Amino acid sequence: MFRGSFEHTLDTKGRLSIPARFREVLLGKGDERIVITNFVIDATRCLDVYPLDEWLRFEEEIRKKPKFERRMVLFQNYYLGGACECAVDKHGRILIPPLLRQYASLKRDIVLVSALDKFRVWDKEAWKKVFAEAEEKLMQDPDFLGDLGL
Amino acid sequence: MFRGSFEHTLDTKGRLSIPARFREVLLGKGDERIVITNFVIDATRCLDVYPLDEWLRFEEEIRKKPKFERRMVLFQNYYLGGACECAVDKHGRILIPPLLRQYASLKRDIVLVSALDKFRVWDKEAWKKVFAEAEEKLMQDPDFLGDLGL
DNA sequence: GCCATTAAGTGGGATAGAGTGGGATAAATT
DNA sequence: AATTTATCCCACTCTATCCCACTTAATGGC
Repeated sequence: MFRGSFEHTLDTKGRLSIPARFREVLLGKGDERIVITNFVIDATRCLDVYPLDEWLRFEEEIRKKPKFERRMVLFQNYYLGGACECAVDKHGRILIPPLLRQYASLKRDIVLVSALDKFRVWDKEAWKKVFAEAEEKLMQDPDFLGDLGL
Repeated sequence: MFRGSFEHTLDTKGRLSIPARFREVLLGKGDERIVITNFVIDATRCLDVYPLDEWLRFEEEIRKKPKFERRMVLFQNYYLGGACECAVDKHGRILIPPLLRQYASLKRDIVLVSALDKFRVWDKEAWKKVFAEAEEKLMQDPDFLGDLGL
């Protein structure tokens, strides 16, 4: 399980260090391969990163759904179409493919944010905005937390 | 069950002593690992600290909910995204990750406050303010406790 | 009550490892 | 063949972690 947020930097070659804490999770699976794809929250773009086994599980879920339902086709185009398998290098870095780098407008400062079985990659400024909005909304709707048994 | 409030100090390296009383609770569980994440009460930021087993229970509840439901995504970003697992060192201290330290604007003087199965970490000034406000509301509204069914 | 002993909280040096940057080589593209 | 892109390797910096030492507060026996 991934946990925590980490600020890292994308170097000029487009490489990004996976936080050591996240890499431990991958090592635990015995397979360091990951799948990266595009995602968007609150009209702000980011990247979703899955360990390979989680991604395969997710693909299986998709496979069970009706193939030609319109919204499913759209979703598959978007989410599956952007997916790219990457290997982690010896120093624990991945090379973010140029298209995905552009998509999420990743500049130098990056934030990696855990989300249970996967994690997300954000441009720092974009993340600050999304985080602030989430904090704001949750403060205004305290019952939401109550519903979860908090 | 955690009980009581304790004033401690954050050293220059960002380390914070867990009160011995709190550590006894963790020892009782046979696992000293904890999870820290961001939280906010009355527009004032603090940190939530869970024993690992309590946190895992909480994660399981979250996992049962629909992954891509809007409010759930916001909540995951905010509360799960900030969550970081920390080990308690030999002298009963934890290293508060820089991002969380910033988030709760922790300076030197810290207050650790029990909250049943978890506890909270506040900057001292922030805590004084939140505490005073809570007291104020209780004084102004004598039915407050009655309305809660207590 | 008073002193001795232990434990709790704090501070700082040393070390190993994480994160980052850049050059060199290999692979792919044109 | 030439240019670009990815991979491998080495080097530097910074921080988390480990270890030891000091201070103060709590505990126990006389």
